[in-house]
This record gives sequence, C-alpha cells and structure tokens, in this order.
Amino acid sequence: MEKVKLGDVAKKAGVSLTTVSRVLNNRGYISKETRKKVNDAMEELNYFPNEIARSLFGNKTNFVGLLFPNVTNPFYGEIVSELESTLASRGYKSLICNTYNNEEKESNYLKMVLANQVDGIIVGSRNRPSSIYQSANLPIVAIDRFVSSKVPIVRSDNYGGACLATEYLIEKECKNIVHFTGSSEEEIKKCDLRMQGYIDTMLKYGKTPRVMKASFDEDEVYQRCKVADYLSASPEIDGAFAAGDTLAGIIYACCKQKGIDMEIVGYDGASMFTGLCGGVSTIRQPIKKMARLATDILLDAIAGTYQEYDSEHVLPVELIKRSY
Amino acid sequence: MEKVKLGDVAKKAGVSLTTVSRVLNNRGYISKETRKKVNDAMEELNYFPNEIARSLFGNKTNFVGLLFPNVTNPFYGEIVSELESTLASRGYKSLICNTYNNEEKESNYLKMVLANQVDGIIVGSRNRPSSIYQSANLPIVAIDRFVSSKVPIVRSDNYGGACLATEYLIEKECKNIVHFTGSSEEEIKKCDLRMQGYIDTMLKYGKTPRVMKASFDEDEVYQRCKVADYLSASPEIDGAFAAGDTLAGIIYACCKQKGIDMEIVGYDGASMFTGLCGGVSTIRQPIKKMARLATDILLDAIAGTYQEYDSEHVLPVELIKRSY
DNA sequence: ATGAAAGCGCTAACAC
DNA sequence: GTGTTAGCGCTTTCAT
Repeated sequence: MEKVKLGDVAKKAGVSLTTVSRVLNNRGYISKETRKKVNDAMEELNYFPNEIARSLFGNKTNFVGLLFPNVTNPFYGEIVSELESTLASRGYKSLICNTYNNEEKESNYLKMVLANQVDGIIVGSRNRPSSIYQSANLPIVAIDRFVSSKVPIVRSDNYGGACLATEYLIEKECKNIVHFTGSSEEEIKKCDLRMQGYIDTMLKYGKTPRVMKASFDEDEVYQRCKVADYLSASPEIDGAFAAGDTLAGIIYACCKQKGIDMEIVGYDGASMFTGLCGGVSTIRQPIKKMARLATDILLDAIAGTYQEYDSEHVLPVELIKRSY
Repeated sequence: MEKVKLGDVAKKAGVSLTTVSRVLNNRGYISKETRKKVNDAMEELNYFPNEIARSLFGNKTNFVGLLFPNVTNPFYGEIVSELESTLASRGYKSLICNTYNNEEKESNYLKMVLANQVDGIIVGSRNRPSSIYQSANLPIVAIDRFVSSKVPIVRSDNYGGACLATEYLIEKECKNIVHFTGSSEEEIKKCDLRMQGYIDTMLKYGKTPRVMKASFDEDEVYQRCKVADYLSASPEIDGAFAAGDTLAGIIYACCKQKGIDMEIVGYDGASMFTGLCGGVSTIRQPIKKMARLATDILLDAIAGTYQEYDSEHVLPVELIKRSY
C-alpha cells in the first residue's frame, strides 16, 4: 500500500492537481460540488499532504530546533516539555537535541537543524563558543544564556534568587554558609549572577563567602564523593546554597548519610523536584512562563514582527521552603 | 544574505549541478581537481545541502517520531534522552511529542509525524486506542506498551521486578504492604504485570494484597492529598511498593511529613531519582539498554532487516536499596 | 471556477 | 569524467 499523493486524489475526484491543492489550502474559488468531490476522495483514500514537499516549496518547515544540555535533568525536561507543547499548539514541531554541554555536539546539532531548515532555534546549552551561532542567519532565543548581542535572552532573576536563598539561610541562623556552583571558571569570571547574589548578600551581612566548585557535567557518583569529602573536611558548615537542584539533591543525600541536618537551598524548582525533594528548599524559576515567553518571542521573530533583538527578559523567582 | 544553493556552488566552481552533487555524495567518478574546485567553492560559500530537498527526493527523511507522555518525568526524560542520543549517533533526528497520555493529543501527534514523513516511530505513551497505529504503515517500536501484534515491544521485567520489590519489603519485615498503582481499571484488567507480581508474591507468603489506585496523570497536589489521606486512614501500613518512582517520591514525602518511617520501593530507577531520592528503594530498569535496543530494532526495521514483528524483549531489572 | 505548466533544491538515469 | 534532463510531491502564477 503505497503512499497516497495529491495526484491520486485528483484522479479519483476527476479534477486537476491545482483544484485539490486549492481545497486543501482553502484558497481561490471552488464550487461547492467540486469541494465535496475532492473532500470525499481525500477521505476515501485517507489522504494527508506530504509536509516535506510543502516545506520545500514554501521555504518554511515549521520546525524548531531545541538545543538543551540534557532532558534527563528535570529542569530541562520541564522546560523542553513546555516549549514543545506551546510550539505544538501553534503549529510548530520540535527537533530535540541533547548537547550534553559539549561544544562539538552543540556545533554539530546546530549544523543539523540548519540543514533541516528549521525556522528558528531555542538554546539552553551552557557552552562558551556562541560564535558558531553568528553565521546562522535565523531567529534564535536563548534561555538563561548569552549567545550574542542579537539574541534575546529569557531567564529568571538569578541575582535576586541567590539573594533570596542566601538571606533565607541567614534567617535560619546558619553560621557557615557555602555556595556550591556548577559553573566553570570562565563562566564565573564572566558573570555568574547566582554566585554574585550569594557573595553580595554574605558580605552585606558581614559574613565570609565560601564557594565550592562541583561541575554540573561531572559524573554523578564522582560529584557525590567530592561533596561528601568537602562536607567531612568542613564540619562547621551548616548551610548551603546550591546553584541547581540536582546539586542540592546530592548535598542532601550526603548530609543524610552522614547524619548532618543542615539547611539547603537549591535553584530551579522543577515540579518534579519540589514534589520529590521536600527536604531541600529551592528557588523556583517560572518555567512555564519562561517557555511561553521564549516561544512568543521566537514566533514573533519568525513572523518578522519582533525587533528588540538585544532584549533580556528577566522573570521573578520564588522561594519554596522545605517541607520536612 | 540568501541561502546558498547547489547551483551557486556549481556556478562558482564552473561545473554542473550533477558534479557538485557527486562530490557531495561521493558517488561516481570525479577528477581530483574538480573535486577540489568544488570543495573550495563549498567552503567559500559556506554551503550545506538542504536536507528537506534531499528527503523529498529520496523518500527518506531520517526523522523519527518519539511519542512519550511527558519528558518532565525523569524516567521518560532519561529514555528520550538516550533514544535521541543513540538515534543522532546513527544519523537520525528526533521529533519529540509529549502526549500527556491524552488520546487526542497522541492521535494528532501521530498524524503530524506521519505527515512529516518520519521513517519510524518509538512510542511510550500509555494510551488505550492503539488502533490508530494500524493504518500507519511504517516501522514502530513500543516501549513497555502493547500497540498491536505487529509492533515489537521493549520493556523491563515488570513481573520479576514487582516480585523483587515485594520480597524485599517482606524481608524487611513489613507486616502490611500496600501496592500503589498508577494504572487505570482497564490496564489493570488487561495485564498489569507489576501489580500481578506484587499480588502473587504476597499470596505466596501468605499475605493479603492491598492496592491503592493513584493515577499517574492526576495533578500532583491532588495525588499527594489522596496518598496522605490513605496513609492516615491506614496507620497499620508499614511498607509500600509504588508502580513508579514519582509516586514513590510522593509517598515518601507524605511519610516524612507525618513522621512515618516506612519502607518504600518504587519502580524506574532513572539516574536522577536514584541520586535524589535516596530515601526510597527502587527497581531500576536498564534504561540505556532499553533505548539502545529499541533503536537497534527500529533502525533494522527501517532497513528492512528486521522480521520478528511480534517479538517482546524483556530486560532484567535490579533492586536498588535505599541509601538513608 | 478550473487546469496547464513551471519550479522549490536536490539526485540519478542516461547521454557524451 | 562530466553535463543534460526528468522528477520527488506540492503550490502557484497565468491562462481559459
């Protein structure tokens, strides 16, 4: 059973290709009867148009590339989920790309989506060389990342969230609060707002900031050891602000195993986390809103009705206190 | 700056379209010099072929549709992640579809991927009407789901895993063990192997099986209340086997808040869970292996070298004990 | 109100 | 070795 084509419908209905195409796209004048004939033929043959052919002609695919580190992480899972749903509801299809924060992978994926003529791209990878995006001459929106001065950014209030988290820990009377970051040296130097918020708040309250680097990308078991070692070596620590919830979860697990009961605040607040990790507090990003906003901007840009390419959209965060 | 086409390269290199196409595909005889000329021209113009056009011609898109309930759930997140990576490494591109276990959505997504000429589909949705897939005349692989007798299934040993979980709880001297399921009535009737394993094991040890229904699809807050109410009403319960880790997490949180310390075993064992929810044990599915196997089968089917359409591939599971 | 024909970007017979 | 030409499935001027 071969694929049914426009021509098959035309033959069956006894009309021309053009006519079938017309009723398909509801364009031009068609008599009631012809329309019915054609519709019946389509129905009978179970016809549906080949979107690839349409794309080729129209120079528009309605594909969007979604470049994120890894959908396994609940935060990215949730944002990709939301992006996909919003895009789908507006007629766009999502090509998913797990870059694993790997430069080469990201660059290959970029080439791939471009070769597949995507109409736009949403990036959430945290790689450095944004230069590869320069040549890509199409709408791009970045989630919590700088790509270039021409790429609008949607992110949460990293700085404010970090302040909120740190203040909460201070309020809880933690004496020695450490910040666990997943950022690389470069990122930190550039502008790590979560770290900056932590540092500024600590200083504001006359406390000494302490930072522990635990890369996001490392193997989890390895990270666990690193964190455990650190906690053992620094028994005075009684509060932690982690730059992400996965990290916060790891810290929590280490504490549990060592019998330490300390106050932990993470960042992200994906619904899965909040449900599952009631032992840690978190700064919740408005994931749904971020996804919707990013979609709106991207589709406007695709439609050519968006101009503020250098805009930065900072959405407010919320402190979710631990529930046990 | 318009998109560079084959013709532009041909013109620049002073050759014909065919020649360019030949060096692009490495087919037929081409002299060293011409090849160089063409390659240089491609380089200079920063040319890359339009995959959509190629697809149209070849009747092969290298697209694969991934239909899963929701990438937000770490189990699906991880499996989709793995599928995407494996597929990408073999030259395939993933169209992601979050069906939210909604029949209509699933059906629409199916139409969408078909219209986009995907070469194959991998389904993990848990909907009933698999009938919609009948008409789709292309390779499909199902993850832990029955679609039709012609669709191979890849799944973990649900029955064995459930037995393992239940036996563990018994071994831990739990007196009153309840099973929390997310399945619908229909699914249960049909064949819910996790439940069956639980029931059989309970009976084998002379215990009375008890089942609590907590739909996977419900709102999380609502579920939490339901679970909390149930636990309050049945204080004798001291062990739980949950059909999924999200559910296990919810149960754990309820217990924590109520000060109950009971033994909980979940199911799935996505790496995120295991890292994050150290308080619950789980039956770990070999997610990576499942993804690889599903990919292998699908690609073989696409290549026409796979024949056992009615096969069921059951992979072994593993008990991960709680770490605190 | 409908049809014939050209073309979207690329590939593959088939010539030369 | 390289070019000419037709065609993948669809849309759209331009006729009629």
